[in-house]
Amino acid sequence: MKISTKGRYAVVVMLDLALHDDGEYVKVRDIADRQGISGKYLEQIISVLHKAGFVRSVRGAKGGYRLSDSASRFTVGMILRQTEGSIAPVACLDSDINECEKCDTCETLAVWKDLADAINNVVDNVTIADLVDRHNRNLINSADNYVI
Amino acid sequence: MKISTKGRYAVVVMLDLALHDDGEYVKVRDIADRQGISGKYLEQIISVLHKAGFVRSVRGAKGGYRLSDSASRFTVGMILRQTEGSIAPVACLDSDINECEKCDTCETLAVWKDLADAINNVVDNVTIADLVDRHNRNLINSADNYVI
DNA sequence: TACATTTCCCATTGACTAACTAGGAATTAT
DNA sequence: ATAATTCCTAGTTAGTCAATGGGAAATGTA
Repeated sequence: MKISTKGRYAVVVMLDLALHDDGEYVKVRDIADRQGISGKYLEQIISVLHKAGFVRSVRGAKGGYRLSDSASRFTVGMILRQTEGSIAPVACLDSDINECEKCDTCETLAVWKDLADAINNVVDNVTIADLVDRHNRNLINSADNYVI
Repeated sequence: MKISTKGRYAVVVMLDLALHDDGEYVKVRDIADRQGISGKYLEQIISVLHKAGFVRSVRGAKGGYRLSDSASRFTVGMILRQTEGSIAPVACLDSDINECEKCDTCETLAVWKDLADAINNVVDNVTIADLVDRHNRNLINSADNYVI
């Protein structure tokens, strides 16, 4: 029942990009340094976010990444689903073309459905903008250097 | 974010034991046959439930397992926590002695906390007795042979 | 007592995946 | 031309999941 680093780092990346959205493009290297994460690993994760259309990029010198839209447009759920593949607690809930032949008579399935609903309800109702707001509120109390 | 078969089978085992609670001890072999799960694998899972005190056993011929208490005493959450080890979505939420030095400044942690609360709220509020009730209601509509 | 049946216990395996690491091609500002 | 950056693909390493297998200990029955 763990969220992988891939999913967590993806959220961190999106938040970092939102916090440093000042017209300049942010390079992977800087995010990696700030967050203490392997740059090469982050590259792969950002690549997923790029393919999903969540960030836009410029290559070459002075290049980097920016959010493709307002931070309020991106929910944690959207990000996790792209990077984790699926956030359903059991595979039976994943595909429409379901291969599990026991599903008709599966009496625990209802529990997993409730669980999936609860999970979705949380992650789909938190946006990156919410995380930015929380960050700014925290800044009032303690100065830090944007380390997430 | 998947619940392992270990956790899911454990719930199935507890439900099976509840449905077949007629004074006799239920043997692993029968549960395995009914549910179409490897008996040897179920042995290990039941062993965890046994050590947790959720089931009591009798060895030897005519032996087997029974629930150690009323089905209403066992929540899905209790069972998952024993078999999965932890159902927290991130490791940071697991131990009190937390090794993550970033936790103080971690601004995504609040999301994972909300997520954990939502998950706990679901699994801690469904008991095996609830699943038995649901099973019995379903029986009115369609006859089956207790296959979960 | 002998024996079949069952739980109990421990070790092993094969496939898979998570979390990186590595190398280099393509693109862009200076 | 050159340095900096994204982009792409492949490899690695350690660990985990889902079993399988063998056999000891306990228990009812012939």
